[in-house]
Amino acid sequence: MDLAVIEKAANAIADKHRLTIIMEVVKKGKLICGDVCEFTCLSQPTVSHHVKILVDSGVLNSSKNGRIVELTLNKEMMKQLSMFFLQLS
Amino acid sequence: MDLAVIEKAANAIADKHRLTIIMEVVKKGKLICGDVCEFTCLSQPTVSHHVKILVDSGVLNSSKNGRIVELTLNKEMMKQLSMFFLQLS
DNA sequence: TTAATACATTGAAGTTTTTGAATTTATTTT
DNA sequence: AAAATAAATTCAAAAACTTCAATGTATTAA
Repeated sequence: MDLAVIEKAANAIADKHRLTIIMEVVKKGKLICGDVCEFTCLSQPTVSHHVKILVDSGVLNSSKNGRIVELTLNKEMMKQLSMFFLQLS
Repeated sequence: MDLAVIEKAANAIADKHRLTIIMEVVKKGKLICGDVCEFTCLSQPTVSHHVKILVDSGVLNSSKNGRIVELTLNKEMMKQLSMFFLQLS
């Protein structure tokens, strides 16, 4: 269990807006970047910034279809996080 | 599952030094505040600041014996975190 | 009761993060 | 090819975080 991975994932999760994005991805199954602007009331560059952090940390997966970026949850990372905290409990 | 709790705990964990403190508590079972200065190479006020974040977030428990503060892991919080990520995976 | 010890608080400097306007890049539509 | 669309990048301002010296508080030891 790499602590740097945990730290980076925790950092990605440790933000109100990013947690909102995560939960919306969970709720909808997948999400288009542009939709995030609406339900977060954040500008497009700000959303792009937060999405980058979420994807770089491995919390979300992204795939580009033409000019549209689709976001999904990285369940493998969720499993890793769950296991990490389970070991500590 | 309160998202504010998750956010605060994630924030506490999302720091190199604080993660080091957590892992040392896990390793030793319990830890005295003063010891943290040594293995983190941080000043006493800085350690006090980080410990406060860890305790306020519910990641660590603290109990005062005289003038010594003892830190232990809040396993209940670890369980909550584990469950949260398990639900998402 | 004076000195020493363990930790908390204050305040200030430096660093990082968040934010969005303006712009750029890439792709699709007309 | 020109216009429109989706997202990334750049840049600068504001907010938040980290850090520690100095100081304060509470407790124990001498």
